[in-house]
Parts: sequence; structure tokens; C-alpha cells
Amino acid sequence: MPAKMEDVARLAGVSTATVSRALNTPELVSQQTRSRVLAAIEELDYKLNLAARSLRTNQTRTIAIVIPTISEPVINQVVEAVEDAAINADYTLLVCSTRGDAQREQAYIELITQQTAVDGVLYISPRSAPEHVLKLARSTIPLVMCNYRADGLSAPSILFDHVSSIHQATRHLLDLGHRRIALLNLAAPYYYPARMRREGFEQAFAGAGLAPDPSLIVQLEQPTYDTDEWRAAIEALLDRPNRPTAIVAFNDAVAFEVYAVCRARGLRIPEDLSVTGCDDTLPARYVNPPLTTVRIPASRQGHLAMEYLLACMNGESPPIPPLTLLDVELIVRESCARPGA
Amino acid sequence: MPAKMEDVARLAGVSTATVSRALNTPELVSQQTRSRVLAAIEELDYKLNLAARSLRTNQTRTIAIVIPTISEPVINQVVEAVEDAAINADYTLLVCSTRGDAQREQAYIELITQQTAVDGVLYISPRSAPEHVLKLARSTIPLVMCNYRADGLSAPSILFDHVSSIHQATRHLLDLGHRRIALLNLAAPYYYPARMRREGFEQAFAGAGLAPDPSLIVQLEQPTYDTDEWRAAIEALLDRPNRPTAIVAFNDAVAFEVYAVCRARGLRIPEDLSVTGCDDTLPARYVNPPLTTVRIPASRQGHLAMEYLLACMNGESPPIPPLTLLDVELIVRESCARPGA
DNA sequence: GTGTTTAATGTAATCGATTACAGTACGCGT
DNA sequence: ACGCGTACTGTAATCGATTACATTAAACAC
Repeated sequence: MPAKMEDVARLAGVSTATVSRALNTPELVSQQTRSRVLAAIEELDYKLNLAARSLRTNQTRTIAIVIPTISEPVINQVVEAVEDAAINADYTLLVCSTRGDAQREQAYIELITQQTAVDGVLYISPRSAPEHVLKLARSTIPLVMCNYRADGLSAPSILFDHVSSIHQATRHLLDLGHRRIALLNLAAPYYYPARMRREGFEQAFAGAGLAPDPSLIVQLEQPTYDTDEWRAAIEALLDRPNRPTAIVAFNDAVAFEVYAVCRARGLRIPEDLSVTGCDDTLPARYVNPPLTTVRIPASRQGHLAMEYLLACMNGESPPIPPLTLLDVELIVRESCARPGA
Repeated sequence: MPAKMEDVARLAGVSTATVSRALNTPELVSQQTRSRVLAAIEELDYKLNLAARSLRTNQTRTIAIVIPTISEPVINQVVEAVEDAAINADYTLLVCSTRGDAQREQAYIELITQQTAVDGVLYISPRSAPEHVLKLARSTIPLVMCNYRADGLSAPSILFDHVSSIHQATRHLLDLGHRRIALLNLAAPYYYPARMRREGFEQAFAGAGLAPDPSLIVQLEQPTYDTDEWRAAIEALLDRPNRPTAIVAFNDAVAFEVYAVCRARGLRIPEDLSVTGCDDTLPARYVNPPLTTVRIPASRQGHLAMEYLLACMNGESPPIPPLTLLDVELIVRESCARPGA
């Protein structure tokens, strides 16, 4: 029903080849022909059929981004950065948020690996079983990962330096004199950043010639947004006869949960308990007291990942090494003090 | 290079028509043929070419969602709900976030209106000039709007009841005895919810036989995330000789900005100033004091919008009226008190 | 005037599925 | 034995662009 290229060609008195060239390679077409074509397009309100083009060129100018959820602040920033970079390169973004649902992830991967579905994939789902990801990695479609690393997987990976993030936070607390420090961490078996964080925690102790109390390391499988489980874990920690004087939370959201529990119990932060977060999300500045946390370069990650992916897709050599660690920075605010102060 | 349907057909000893039927309408194919076909597909690792299918069927099973940004909590929830609904109906989501950039919005609309780009559009960008949106509305592609309403635009629209949201918040403050109440609102010329909110504000006063002080109604053009402008506006408000005893913020983020300013000035909430927000975002529970705000049914909006859109695309009659207002609910916490208490 | 290059355009094959239409074979009723 | 319906499958047109290759005309050199 709507006009197609043939109609435009007829009206402009040229062939479809010329119309196509006027659009895609104007330098091959004479000025006047080009303007006749453009006028015809205008007149008929012609719209290109993207499916036809994709079929012919085997390109979609779409890239897929696989993420666990759209509503975590860090992922948010990464996605926005990726979208900006994508737009600049004239690509659009297919957002695939798995919500931690393996079946859904599978479905998305199925979709992505179809022919002429997307031109490239950014994989930012940190908590997936390798077998899914492997299917992606085996396919011919260009792939870049963020915050994911699995043995025997050759795809390039751009990671926040979470060894350093938790190291810095822990070090800060150790310097203040804390010794009974708890770590609230994720434990999904394939969650690489969780391993890094634990390492950072232990290294910080080792650096001070100490060792952490293993019973103060809590690792839950729950995603962040499942609040109740975290709350229970925090309660348990504070119920211990010899309760910790400080808590290192693996992200701000969990730190806020600690705030809520303390508020309910009448515990003062930082006088009775020091707390650190990670991610430096917006509310970290607003809560009372403002949260000491670690700033991570989310939008830089997004940009780098996209740059890398574009390079892969164009067969160019990538701008950064295939395994890149991104620096993080401790932001000291007011949620930590000397123990028993 | 990768296997196509013809290869599968050859290997299975059937025609491509049969392969296609085995995949799309299995009931038309005998059991054994079907399993031969499936085996061949497995063997060759055959992947359907989506562009070819789209070209033929004139469908993409993709819907576009146009939003101002991905990182506002409410939009976030709406998008997640939409994605859930889309997945259930076997569609994928193309996320188009305009970032308040008119040029970018234009580009996205251009893309969307191409042939065989998307099957439907959800438009949730509240601050756009009607001429852009009109281009969309004129096209034949099914369209549903959220939080947008312009004269002479016939597309269905699903709106939060912001007359009621601000009405309830204002009423709450009036009931506590406040009279000098300020409204912090957006003022983008085409931003329908802003008009609704102002109306709610004024109606609440009218309901008490009063009228608001017009000089206490602040309307900024800035989007929420441009923090500095808001901070300046709040400072100005509190610098007035006869400063307001309460502030109605049009969303939680702005209310938190009020918190920050008060903290810097040593003003206590709610003793020295009462504050209300809107959206009931996550941090509203964590800030100190917990914020009195209005809960809006974000994910319900997403689901309804998608349902409506699906109905449009299938030519069915829509499940709700084309202009639907969604109920909101005041959540009373601890950020409001009697004036001068 | 002839040969050669360059610019502009046309012809037609092609991408890989879907599906209308046309068989074919078999079973069943009479 | 014949007609007819049912179940299954094949043939080939079609969707709408892109592009290799062919063609034409003009420009230019000598």
C-alpha cells in the first residue's frame, strides 16, 4: 500500500537503482537527478523498507544489550552511555533485560542469534550460567562483555575493578581502627565481581597483617532488589553477641538497608556502626548521614564497551586490551567513624 | 554462509514450503516429516533469517518505546512493565530515549516511521512539541501515549491522575494548618502533567475556601536531573522574607533537593519546613525523615499501555477507554508536621 | 576523426523467507 | 467402481530493496 522505491523511480523518471544510489551514494548521481528523486520521495511520502534492506545487506544497524534489569542505577548509567554511543554511530538499541530469569535469558539469546537480528551484542548480565553465554560466544556475532568473566570464554571483557573498590572501603575502615568488619556480598556461583570483591576484602586485611573473621562474611544469592532477605541477613549480623563495628556493603542499596535496620533499632551511624556502600548512587548524598561509598565509572564503561564493539563489527583493531579493568574511587562522606567513638 | 531454509529442505528431503510449515504451522505437517525437518535444523544449526521473514510478512514483532530518559525511577518501572508484557506477547522492545533532545527525538521518529521498522509505538515522552508527535500520529503505525495529551491529537492516552496527586498532597498540608505552601513544578510548555498538577494545587486551596499565593508557585523548565537550577530555586524560596512553611515538590527527586538545602541551612524537617514529594521512589523510605509522597501505579500504566497497544495492533477493541486516568495514593510518612510545631 | 576515459544511468539477479494455488494419495461412502 | 473429502506436500510468485555488470553519452587527447 505505501509507496515503494519503484513508485519513486517511476515518478522521477529513473530506475530503482538510481533512487537507491541517490539515497545511499549521492556522489554517484547527478545533482538534478538527485533532486528529482528527492522531490518524488517527498511527494509520495516514501519510506524505506528496512526489512528489505536488511535482507539484502545482511545488516540491521541494531545492537542488543543484555542486562539483568533496567532499574539498577549503575546499569542504568551504562545503558544510557551505550545508547549515546550507539546513536552517534547510527545504531539503535534492543534492550534485553533478563530479570535473573534463566528462561528469559535463553529466549533473548535465541532471538539474538537468529540471522539478521542484530549486528552485535553487549552482554552485561553478571549472574548467568556460562552455558548460555557460550552459545552466544560460539555464534559469529560480535560480542563484548561487561562485568562478566568465565573460564574458557574468549570474548573481550570490560570490568570495574571491584578488587580495588572493596579493598579501598575496607582499608578505610581498618585505618579508622575497625577490626570486626562484616562483608555483605553476593554469592551467585558465576558472579565474577563477587569473587573480586571478596578478594579485595581479604587483601585489605592481609595488607594490614590481619585476617578477616570468616563468619562475618555473608554471601547471599538474592539480587539486590529482594529486600527482605538482605534485611534478615543484616538483622542476624547485628544480633550476634559480638557484633561487628563496621559493615562493608557490596552496593549502596544494601547499605541503605543497613540504614533502615539501624534506624529501627536505634543504632546510630556512624557512632554505633560504620557503613560503606559501593556505586555512589544519587541517594548516597541525601541519606543521613551521607554515605561513604565507591564511585565507579559507569558511563565510561558503556562508552568503552560500545567503542570496542564497533571496532569488532568493522573489523578494526580494538582501542583497548580485551581485558580491561576500570579504576574506581573511594568517596569519603560521613557514615564511618572510629569504633566506639 | 550459514544454512538457510533451502539447505534444511534438501537435507530433510522436502520443499522449503514444508520446512516453513513445520516451523510456523506444525499442525499442517505430518509427525514424521516434522521430526525429519527438526533433525535437519539441528544438524545444520539452522537459524531463521528475520529480515526475510519481516519482508514477507510485513511484521517485525518489535515495538518501540519513546521515553525522555531511562534513569528516572518511574519511567524505569513503566519500561520494565512494558517489557514484561511485550515478552509475554512475544515482542521485543526498541528503547528510544530522547534525553530531551529534539533532534534525537526527530531521528527516532524518523526511524520508527520507516516501513517494517516496528509494529507499534508507546510514547512516554512528556515534554515534546506536538509537531513531532503529530508526525507519528499521522502515520499508520499503532500508537499509545502515556502522560501526554495535546489538543487535536486523537491517539489514546493513559495518564497518572496528577490533579489528584498534588491535590492530595496539598490537602494534607492544608489540613495540618499550613497556608504559605509553595509548589515546585515543571513548566515545559507542552507538558500536560504540569498543567494537571497546578490545577490540583489550586483546587485543593479552593476546596478549603482559600487561594494560593501565586508568587509561591515556581515553574522551571529544567528536567529533574539538572540539579543546580532546582537548588537555586529552592534557595530563593527559602530566602524570602516571609518564607513558606511547606513545599509541595512535583517529584521525589526535587523533594530530596529540598532536603539537601535544608540540611545545609540547618533547617529541620518537618519542624521548620514540611515537604511532600511525588512518585514514592525507593529512597523516599530511607531519607531522614522518611518522605511523605504520592504513590503512582507505574507498572500498571506500563501493562495497560501495552495491552492497549496489542489490542490496536490486532485490530481488537481496546480493554480500556482511550483516555484513562490512573488512581494515585498519598503515602503519609514523617516529613510533614503542623506549622511552627 | 578516432580512441579512451569518466560520469551517469539502466538491467536484472539476488537476499531468504512465506503462502496461494495446485497437485497427489489415500480412505470412505454408496 | 466412482466420487469426494481429507491430509499432506510441492511449485513458484512475492515481499522491496541493493549492486555487479552493462550501457550510453559526453569530454578530452592527439
